[in-house]
Amino acid sequence: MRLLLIDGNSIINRAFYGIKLLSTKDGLYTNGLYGFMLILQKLREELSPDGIVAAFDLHHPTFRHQEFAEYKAGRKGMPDELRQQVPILKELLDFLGCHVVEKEGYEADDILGTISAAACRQNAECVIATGDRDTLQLVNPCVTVMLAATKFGKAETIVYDTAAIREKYGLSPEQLIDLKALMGDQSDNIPGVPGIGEKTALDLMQKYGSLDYIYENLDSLEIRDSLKAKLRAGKDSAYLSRRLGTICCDVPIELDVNAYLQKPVKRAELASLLTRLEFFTFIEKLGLNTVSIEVHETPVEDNRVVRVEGPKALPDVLEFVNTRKLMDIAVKFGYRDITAFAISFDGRVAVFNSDDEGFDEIIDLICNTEIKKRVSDTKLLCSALLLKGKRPASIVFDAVLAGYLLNPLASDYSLKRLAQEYGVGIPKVEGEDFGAAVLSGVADKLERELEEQGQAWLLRNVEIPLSEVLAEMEIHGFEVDKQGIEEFGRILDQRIFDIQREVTRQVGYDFNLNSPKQLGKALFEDLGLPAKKKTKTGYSTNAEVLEELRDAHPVIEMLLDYRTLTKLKSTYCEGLLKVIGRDGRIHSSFNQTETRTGRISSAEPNLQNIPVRQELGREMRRFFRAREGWVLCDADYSQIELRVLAHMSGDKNMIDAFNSGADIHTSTAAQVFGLPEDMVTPVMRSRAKAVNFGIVYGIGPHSLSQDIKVSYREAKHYIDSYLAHYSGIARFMDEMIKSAKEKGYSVTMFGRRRPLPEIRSSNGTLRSFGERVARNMPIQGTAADIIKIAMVKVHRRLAEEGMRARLILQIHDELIVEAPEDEAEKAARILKEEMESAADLSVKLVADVNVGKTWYDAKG
DNA sequence: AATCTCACG
DNA sequence: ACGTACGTGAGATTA
Repeated sequence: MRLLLIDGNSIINRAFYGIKLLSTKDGLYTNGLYGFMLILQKLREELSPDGIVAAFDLHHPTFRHQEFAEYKAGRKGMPDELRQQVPILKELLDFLGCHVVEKEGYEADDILGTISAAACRQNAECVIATGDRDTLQLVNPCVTVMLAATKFGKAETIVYDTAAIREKYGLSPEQLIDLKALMGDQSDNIPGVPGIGEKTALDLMQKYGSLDYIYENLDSLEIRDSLKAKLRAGKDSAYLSRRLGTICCDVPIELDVNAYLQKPVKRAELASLLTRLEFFTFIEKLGLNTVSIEVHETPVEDNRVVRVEGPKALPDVLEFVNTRKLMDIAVKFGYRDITAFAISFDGRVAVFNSDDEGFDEIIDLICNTEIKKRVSDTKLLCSALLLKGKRPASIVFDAVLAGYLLNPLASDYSLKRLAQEYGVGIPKVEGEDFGAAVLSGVADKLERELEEQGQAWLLRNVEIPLSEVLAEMEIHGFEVDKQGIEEFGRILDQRIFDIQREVTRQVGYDFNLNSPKQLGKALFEDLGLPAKKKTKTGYSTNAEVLEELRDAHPVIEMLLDYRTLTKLKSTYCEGLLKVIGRDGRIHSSFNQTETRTGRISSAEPNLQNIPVRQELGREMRRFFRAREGWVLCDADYSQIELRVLAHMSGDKNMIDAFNSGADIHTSTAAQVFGLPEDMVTPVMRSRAKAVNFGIVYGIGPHSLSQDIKVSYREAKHYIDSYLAHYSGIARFMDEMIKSAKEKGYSVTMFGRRRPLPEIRSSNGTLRSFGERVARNMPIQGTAADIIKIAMVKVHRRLAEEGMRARLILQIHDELIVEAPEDEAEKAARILKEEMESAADLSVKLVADVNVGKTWYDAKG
């Protein structure tokens, strides 16, 4: 028989600090609980105990021992974010069939000590899980301790039995009590003997064996007189420390081990709690998916879905669809093809495989009727249909996009997950296809939520139509000059090789320049250069650090060049060459549910970070070109984020600045420095520009001073003076923080939300991060909304005008259209018109368009 | 898998 | 005393 004893306070503490702050939709923190569950799962698998006991500290307001009260007072209380998780943990453990034991006036380890001692007497084996080293004193032949430790920032468990303790300390477990009585413990406020540290204490214990022996024979011990004097003076403190450090093993609690055997799991309660905590992976791991969850839309009994097959299927579907004008469609995909549709209607599901009768009729319904369709991944559906030369019509709901709008912080928008998260009953389906059956429930629920949150418009008019645009962009791709890239790579290679050789010569030995570790050693140890900054694993060698060392040694300049060249070579030459399709074009994936602000992202490859800022890198853009006989039209918004800021804040000064048509950074410089615009110098303009950018990011004086390399004081002065002149912006920023704090989320002009649990944190660093995000998200997010709207408008116009020109890329504030030469002028005009009219702001939206054969040429 | 570095808006 | 700008994706090294 084996019991697992857990120090609940200690383990949830470890879990809390080891896992980044998590919270549920309604702001309940869960990271400690989550970590605890992970640890518990692991322990269970490793040990398969017959029973689990979790002990918790419980102090009575009046302590029995005065000394105990004093000692307790020195400890820091737990933060609120953790405190609120403890009662839930106890509930959770109870549902899991574990025993929660606590006793007034005792700490968790007293309970563990008492139970483990009792268990030993009854010949049961105990494993104690804790993060507290003190517990090691409880080890004996039938008790082992699994100590959760952090080594180099990583979680680690060390198993201690008697032999392991002997090996580490050269002492028996009981002797550890005396050891601590001598050396004390800062964190526990145990004084020990003043002047005696770990080294001396260990030495004394190994030589003499016990505190009693030391004090009984103090005069005859062979130690220095000064040490004897310290011991003599600290005698009372030592014995007090021993009392404090001894775990109590006679707490008045249940002592029969059989009482601690595993209880039955309370499945329903457990499932409901785990749902509330949004711990969906655990629900699955514990096999709880099948039980009814409290928040059912419909009772489980009514949740059976009948599968319709055979010749009746199509007529049944048609009848429903034509009367209700609504069609819920789940799509099954093969490699890039649709292999089946499942239509949910009236509590029934009909499945049409690609070779079934009715499959083509379904496609016809999807593409050629006004029937409203609710689906789950519009972009994927569009891609598959576009390859057949078709496109869907009248999609009114998309579960993935709805899930993203409701919570852009999530990472999984599968139907299964959405059903769990939003408490939609999971229907029982006879066949394998449950997608369609869940879709109807999820759609009903999420449509309502979006409506309540004012995000329905975004879904219908922005995200869903955008999905189709993105699908087309992915299929269309961007032609590249393969030979050109290869040749460029060879030139880079030559230069990289030369630098490598020269650096080896200068440093005196060969090493891997790509390894920050080896480079750090070479620069800061072997060359003796001053190390400015450190990362958590060693010296920092980033460009900022190297830049400061530029004059200190000739290799620095070479290293900076090396970094630039290898980045171009590996990420851009090799990386891009790898993904050129058989059609000579690069087909990036545009992710619509990735970012927390509403931007889209580009991956495999990322075409949103092709070099432009430095000339050599910019050359890469010559390899991105229009196909034969076509050109690229590149349009980018001028200062869209600052214009959005001007509009949203309503700041009169900034609105006037934009409407006067002046250069905004010059105008800002004039405001901040109190000069007429024609007296603003280039340095002043560039500083004003940095402040303008910084304001959008929720800047502080420290980071601004780093960025533009001025003193902290000066940076602070710039910001203060900026906010004084643009007082509307100052008010706006305060309002954004206040509102995010109240509501728990930030919101854009168009209603897009980002939950911000951080902003209510008691952790200062985390909270200020939340505040910066609260200032930034409404601006970045609104700009993202606007360009998405523009994309839909541009796409629509090009189609309406019957043009062959197509959007092929978006880079946050920039759109690229590939157009036949004879359409170029018109495409450029459409781009400008649609982008500038995408939103109605109190400042003009301006888009600058350029046309060229390559991206390099088309980028003004 | 995590870390460091660096490309973009 | 610490850490200090928002949002991404990718490659190389290291553990």
